[in-house]
Amino acid sequence: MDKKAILSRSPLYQNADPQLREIMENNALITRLETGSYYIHEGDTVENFAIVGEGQLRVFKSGSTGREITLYTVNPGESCLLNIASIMGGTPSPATAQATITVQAVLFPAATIKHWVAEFPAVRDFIFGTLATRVSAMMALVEEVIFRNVDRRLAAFLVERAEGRPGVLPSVSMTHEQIASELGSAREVVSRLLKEFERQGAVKLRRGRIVVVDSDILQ
Amino acid sequence: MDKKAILSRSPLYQNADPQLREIMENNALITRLETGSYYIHEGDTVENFAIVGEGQLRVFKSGSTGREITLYTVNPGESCLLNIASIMGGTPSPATAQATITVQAVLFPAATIKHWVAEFPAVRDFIFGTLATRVSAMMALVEEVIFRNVDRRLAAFLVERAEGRPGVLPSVSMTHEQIASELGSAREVVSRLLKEFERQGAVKLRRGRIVVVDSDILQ
DNA sequence: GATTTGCTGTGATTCAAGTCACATTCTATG
DNA sequence: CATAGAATGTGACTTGAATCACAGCAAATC
Repeated sequence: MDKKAILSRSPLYQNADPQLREIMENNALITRLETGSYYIHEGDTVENFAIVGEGQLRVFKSGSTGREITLYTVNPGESCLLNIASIMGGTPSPATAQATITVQAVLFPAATIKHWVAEFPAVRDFIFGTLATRVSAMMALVEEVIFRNVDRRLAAFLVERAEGRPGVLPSVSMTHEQIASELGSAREVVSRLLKEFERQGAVKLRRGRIVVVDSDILQ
Repeated sequence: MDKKAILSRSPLYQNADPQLREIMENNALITRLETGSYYIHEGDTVENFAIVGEGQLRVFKSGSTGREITLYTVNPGESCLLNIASIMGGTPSPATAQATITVQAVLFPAATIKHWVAEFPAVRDFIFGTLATRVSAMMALVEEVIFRNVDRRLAAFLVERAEGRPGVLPSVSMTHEQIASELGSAREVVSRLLKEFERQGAVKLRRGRIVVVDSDILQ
């Protein structure tokens, strides 16, 4: 993928006027992150703003015992603003970002983006919107974690993440381990609950994949 | 307190140039919220931007069983941007805000603020900064809730919230019930842990107040 | 096809914390 | 001072989940 192809996936670029588009093209640094490699570690202050064109970034926190919880994921067309938060708040990055699928992205230096925020309404609106959405999502996550049991969170997760083509049952292609990291729980817990869901006829378990048979049972 | 007194407490106003200051003064709607009354309910779309001059707002989520968890508090000089998040994201308010101490504040209509964000760099920077800080704080909260036990969270809470004049031991003036709501736990749990802290000599318990004797023990 | 590596299934155990149910203080207010 | 209403103290019980410890299985690799 070249710069333009990556940029084209972002609503920011899509809504930009020709002038801004050109400027973005001229300032974009293309980059590639292999699966498993890190974009930023918690505590770092990497000063880039990334727009993901392909692949997936997972933003998460790690606990002392090695357990992890995913805060959110960044998909094609979206952008990762960990560093924006970090720059504006004058604090180090509050979390870690890692590629779960090899990522192709463009980067803009923090200073550049900061400048654009002042100059271009489109950039401003975009970053505002993204920040605001994240704030809401984080609040919802806190609520989930405090008030909902793991089984409900797991069920909701499966319904939300299941993907399938027409005619094929939707499924989630992840290992139990990965799902546990997503929810901030332990693998054994997830395995047991999934088995229980299977007994109830809600899902079918395959290696590295959970097929959602009846999303109503999952509620 | 009059408009100007309230505005003067906010960094936004402090950093504003004379022109912006005047505009802010002209557009501010003064308001008062008695202790216990609500500024906004979860799900509402009240379209105001508030700057608190006096008192305190508590922003929280409620669970089905009546338990609550405080997401953050808004103190004098700070502003409540629940609605900003709500407006930019096109979603209803993700949480409830209630006055814990009678609040004096100024309000600006959402449309006005939105307009200012485009026009005045100072407004932009301020809201950006606040949003960014909140995102980080919410992430930290998720981490706490997932990975730390209630006893550690309680200890950290006491250290952070204890206030005292020189020569007097710092203390937190809240009931166990209120603290439980703050942490998203249950009153009995908090009472028991506090008693345990007292046995260890870290705190002294008074009615409606916890005196921090040794913050080192609390770590 | 044999082997190694990574996933998954499950029992047993432990533990933090939520819940229920009262008893026991305080202390503000009449 | 009396007392009602809040706030606090605690025992008993229950439960969701984390942890430990393996055993069985699938699939990729040699």
